Amino acid sequence: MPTDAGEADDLLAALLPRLSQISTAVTRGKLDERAMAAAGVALERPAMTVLTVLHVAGEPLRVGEIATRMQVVGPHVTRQLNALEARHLVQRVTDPDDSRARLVELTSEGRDLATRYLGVLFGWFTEALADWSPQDRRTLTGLLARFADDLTAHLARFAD
Amino acid sequence: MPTDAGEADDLLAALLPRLSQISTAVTRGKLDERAMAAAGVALERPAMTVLTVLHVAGEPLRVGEIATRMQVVGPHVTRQLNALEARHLVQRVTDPDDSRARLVELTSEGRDLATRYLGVLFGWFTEALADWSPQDRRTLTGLLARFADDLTAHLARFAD
DNA sequence: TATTGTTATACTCTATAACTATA
DNA sequence: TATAGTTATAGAGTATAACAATA
Repeated sequence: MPTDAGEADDLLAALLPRLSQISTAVTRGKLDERAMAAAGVALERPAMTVLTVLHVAGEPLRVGEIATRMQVVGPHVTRQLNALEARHLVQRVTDPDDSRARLVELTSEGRDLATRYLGVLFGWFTEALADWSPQDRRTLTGLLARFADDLTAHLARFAD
Repeated sequence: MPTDAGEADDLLAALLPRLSQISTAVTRGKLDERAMAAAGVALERPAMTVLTVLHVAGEPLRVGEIATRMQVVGPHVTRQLNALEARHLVQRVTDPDDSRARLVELTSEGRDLATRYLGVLFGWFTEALADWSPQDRRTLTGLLARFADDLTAHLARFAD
């Protein structure tokens, strides 16, 4: 009997709406906007993303590398950088190893801002998980990591 | 010592990138576009979403209800419906209970199309989880459901 | 000639404002 | 006068195309 397949389907049918729910809670709840407000930041969201990428990287990155990590296209990053540099949150310097390229680095002001923003976001997730046992937290993190990897690997066949 | 807090932070720090990874794999991998192509559908993505919402609902819905479920605003849905109705994928009929409102229902063609589309998407996720034990699937689904609910509840305080 | 980045432009998605019809 | 929906318009986000500079 196809019990296993049926059960797997049911579980999957339950899984997808949950992913959608999380995505909705974050995207439509405008978490990033609210976190920016809470951190006292007035910036467009993609610009904040650039700052976040640089902060997480912990080192200066090339324009193309930022675009890759943001999964967007070069010109989009350039536009954000123009705004960010005008506000002294990042700085573009020519890459000493290749003068075609530019290295983008956070200014101290940019770093502070990113730290505040991420701190707020982080705090909210921490609070949401406050009642969880360490064991459950570990299990969720582990399974979610595996799921993310399996999904990424499986969908990689679509790469052009 | 703050061992627990530190560990929780580490786990959280691991969790957020994973959510981001999944979101990226789906959004930027253009899963919906590819699923539409695979299902032989040529439709704008928001229009496909309308079809999906109606398919999942399993019954005709009012325009406002579709907007709520899509988490968008009324006029956006109207625009999609105009296109969908012109292609005979949905049909608008006046609500017999309130002639201000209209009930939107799938045509048989619209239903077939949504079925094909969802079947493709579903198949991809199923394949990605093919190697998982039923136990792990169950655990992930359960914890993810709890996480989604806790997050939603926690962020609900932002509701205006 | 290939690559890095920039400028200019266009397209997709979604929101706000103003309006119509019915309750 | 409140509500359901529509039309018209505007804005945010990202892409494509054409170009400049360096490798």
